[in-house]
Amino acid sequence: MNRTFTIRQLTKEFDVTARTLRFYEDEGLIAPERRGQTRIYASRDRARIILILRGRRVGFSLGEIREILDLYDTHHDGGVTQTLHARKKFEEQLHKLERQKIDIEDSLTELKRAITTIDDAVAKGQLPPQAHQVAAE
Amino acid sequence: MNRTFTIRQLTKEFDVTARTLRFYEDEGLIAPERRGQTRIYASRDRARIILILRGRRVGFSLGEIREILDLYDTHHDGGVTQTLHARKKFEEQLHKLERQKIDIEDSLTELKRAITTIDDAVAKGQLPPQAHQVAAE
DNA sequence: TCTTTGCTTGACGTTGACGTAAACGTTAGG
DNA sequence: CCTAACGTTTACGTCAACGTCAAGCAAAGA
Repeated sequence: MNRTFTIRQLTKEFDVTARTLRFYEDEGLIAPERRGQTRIYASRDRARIILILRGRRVGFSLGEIREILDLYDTHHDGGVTQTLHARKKFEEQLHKLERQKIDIEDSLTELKRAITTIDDAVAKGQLPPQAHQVAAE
Repeated sequence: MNRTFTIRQLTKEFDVTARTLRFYEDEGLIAPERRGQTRIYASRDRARIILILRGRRVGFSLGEIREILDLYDTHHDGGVTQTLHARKKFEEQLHKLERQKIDIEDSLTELKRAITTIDDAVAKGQLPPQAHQVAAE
């Protein structure tokens, strides 16, 4: 199908501003074609945007994300050395994410503990009565 | 045991700078006692630092972290309304982290796929010969 | 006493990731 | 033909989360 997209479509789909997409272009993360002046995004660009945004959500900097995207680009046409270097980098990211996953799981159990603690207190009515409205209303 | 700690000990234990701990204090995230001028951290402060640093690693802003810490503080002595508000906030954080966990898991499978792709290519020798050194060295 | 070492408080600098505003071209509808 | 609505570039602004001095106190050892 290899569709194309306008900047407007992508901003709506991913809930980012046009400024953000242009900024990513300036930073070399995407490289949409041009019809005259206006940007025209291909499926490839869209796929990269998905990776970028997810990368951000999991805490990668744009610099790290660019590195990853470059790796995807170059480990196909690169020589053995390039490719093995890419492999190493991928594994580094992998370990970083695995550590992060543990942090998240720890946080999740702690939050759940806090919530059940609250629920127990509420159930047993172990809470001071709520302060009333201050005065004249 | 309710130990106490110096700023130096904590910087070493958690690999942060003293500047960072003082900054967190300025932001109201911790409130160590003073012996004269110098800060003297209690176990409570240390526990909060652990939460702060983990919060950072999973992508919370200091503002969000302060909110969470406040919730831990106030859902004990607060009235019913306060406490239920805290519960709601905790659940929000919970959902945010669960979404993030999914992002991380997606990223992990993608990274693993990339790595096995590389390994397959290497195993089958489907790689162009490595470019040689440029010229005079 | 002198010096070193550690702690302190400002105050300004920095970096990343955009926001915002100005000033202008382009295309579709009324 | 006019005007909206959308697009563009360029440039400066901003906010968070610290880093980096500068300048000083305070206890401890030589």
